[in-house]
Amino acid sequence: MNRVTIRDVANRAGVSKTTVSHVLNQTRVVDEATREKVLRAVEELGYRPSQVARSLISKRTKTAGLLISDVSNPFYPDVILGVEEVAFAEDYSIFLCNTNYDLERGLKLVQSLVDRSVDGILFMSSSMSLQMVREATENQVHAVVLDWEDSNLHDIASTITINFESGIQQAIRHLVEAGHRHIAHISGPLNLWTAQVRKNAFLKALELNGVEPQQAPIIEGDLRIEGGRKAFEQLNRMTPRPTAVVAANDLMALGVLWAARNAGLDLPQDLSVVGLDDIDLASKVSPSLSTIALPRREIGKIAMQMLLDMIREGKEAKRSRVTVDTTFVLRQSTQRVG
Amino acid sequence: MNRVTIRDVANRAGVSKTTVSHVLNQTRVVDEATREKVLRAVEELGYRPSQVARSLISKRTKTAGLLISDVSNPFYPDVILGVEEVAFAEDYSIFLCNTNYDLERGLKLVQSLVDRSVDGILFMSSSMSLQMVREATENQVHAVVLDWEDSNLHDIASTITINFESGIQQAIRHLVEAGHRHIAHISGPLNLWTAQVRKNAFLKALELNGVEPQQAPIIEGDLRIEGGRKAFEQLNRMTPRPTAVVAANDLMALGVLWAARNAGLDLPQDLSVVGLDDIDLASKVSPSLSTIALPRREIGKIAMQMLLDMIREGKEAKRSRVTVDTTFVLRQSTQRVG
DNA sequence: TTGAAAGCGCTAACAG
DNA sequence: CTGTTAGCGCTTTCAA
Repeated sequence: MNRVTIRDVANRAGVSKTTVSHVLNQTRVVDEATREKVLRAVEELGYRPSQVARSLISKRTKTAGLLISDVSNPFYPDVILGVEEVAFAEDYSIFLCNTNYDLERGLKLVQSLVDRSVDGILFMSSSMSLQMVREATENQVHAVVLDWEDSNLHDIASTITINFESGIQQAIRHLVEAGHRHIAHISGPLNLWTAQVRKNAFLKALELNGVEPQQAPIIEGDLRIEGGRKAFEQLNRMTPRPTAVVAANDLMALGVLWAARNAGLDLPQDLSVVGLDDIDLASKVSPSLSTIALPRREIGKIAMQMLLDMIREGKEAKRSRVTVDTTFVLRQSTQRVG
Repeated sequence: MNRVTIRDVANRAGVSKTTVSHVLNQTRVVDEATREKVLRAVEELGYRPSQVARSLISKRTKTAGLLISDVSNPFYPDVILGVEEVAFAEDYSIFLCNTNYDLERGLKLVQSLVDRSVDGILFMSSSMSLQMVREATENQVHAVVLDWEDSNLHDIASTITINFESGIQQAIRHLVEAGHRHIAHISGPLNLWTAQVRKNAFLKALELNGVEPQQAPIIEGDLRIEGGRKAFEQLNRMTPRPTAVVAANDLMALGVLWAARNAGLDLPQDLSVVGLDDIDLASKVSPSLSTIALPRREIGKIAMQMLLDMIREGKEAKRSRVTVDTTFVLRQSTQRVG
């Protein structure tokens, strides 16, 4: 009733462990007759090679860690599916880890991944530190980092940069062409790198479209629906009230949408709302949400692919950089001003 | 630049590997002076014991698989967080696997988990087969199964049963007391066990509350928003149109809600809607969604705890059964008839 | 075309 | 209180 080992197979087939190993890995020519004996024994005993034993020798575990902020953030599921799609095809398994936006917890998670000798880690949490990445790379664990920068990062990790400027500029241009001049931004927590990036892209886009950035209200939100609601309260007290708002993610945009409707506003006439992420829900609510889309599933696939590339190249793998663009998606929550 | 092993530490500290091992695992008394020498060497070299090597001996990997249908189904994220919460506390790492509702893929995923010698697997995909569970348990991998039954299951796995009857009966009683007599059900795909269970609980609840179950319209949906929309189309063509509908999950309930509003119905006056799951969104939309809540995070915690218990007990672990109740949550999407 | 033996990094008898 | 030795289950020289 104990685990069937390569030894059992060898005995049953009347050959050496070496031969069994070679048959299974097709790593040298074996007489057809013995080959079949071995395969039969494998079949009869239901033998499954131990990946653990294999890993001890090969220094590869065919596992990777995926570090995210929080699965319940709807940004992540599609990314995860993308990662899994390519991982599955290469027989890689994925350890999912939620940092809960906690740097210290993130570091612990990375350490436990390193201890388990994962072949690589995908850093996709928005709470990041260079220390976390170092913890991995200094222990021969490859790293791919999404949407975070540090001057010392590129020496040790591959990176995926999200070009928020493209989509945000399209959105702002659209709004400005529709007559909007009072455009507000609801940002994420400004201690997060990605929140800063989005805010700056917003301000730059205003400038490029001839709107004074200094005038633009910036409200800090929590990236959740509730944050959008609260932000609307503030917007609603402003005089004049902005005619359009670009939120740092879709959840907050929906919060604004719903709070505005509850406050008796007529949408989108009284307020144009733009989200960011293009979560599933964005197209399903009514009015449907205009938003800045990022190719989440694609990001997951690219990230895992980059990681596999690094793993294949081994120790001296070169770090690569990829940028993915964002795109404005016009739906019903935006309209010509007035 | 190679991996630091226990050997390096032993050399540096001028002791044997055994002593290093014992110091690190606190598995026998060691002279304070040598202990410190060892710890200093560990520190200086940045030594991290290889879990892989450990696992080869201990037959434990401190890893578990979590098999779900699809992360983008909002039922799962909270469950995952629950699982991770207790896993993290015990230094377990979780392999996340999406079956995509595909039995064959599910089986492959289980096999790869078994090959990686996970200590256990949490079966939470709604597409299940006994074969999948057997694949695990026959290879000494413990199994906990959520919301699925099979006559041969209890001999090999622990189970968590969701008592849908409690919550659904509360919901139906509420509707009936509010005067509803034409109550429809939008089920999930009826090839799924859990869809059958919910449907049967619905019919039984009608009966218990004096409503003829044969009359009740049952529409099969896809568990997604779109399925709710389509179901509403059908409901809307019925004469008389049902005054209330209980959906098998919140997404479809929201689909009904939004489709009904788009069709010009006044909600909840013209149609009462009840969901199931109590996803985050349910309380955030307006009208907010009355729903049948299940303690998702708790389910995740319980499941992982059950698994850990089995792992601790080892080979002859007894299988346990747990049932969790559901509860009706009254919000704004239901109202007295007429 | 095949096997014996060494060893991956660690733990655990068994001795001293 | 500490070290020697024999493995865990596999791969891989090296030799036949």
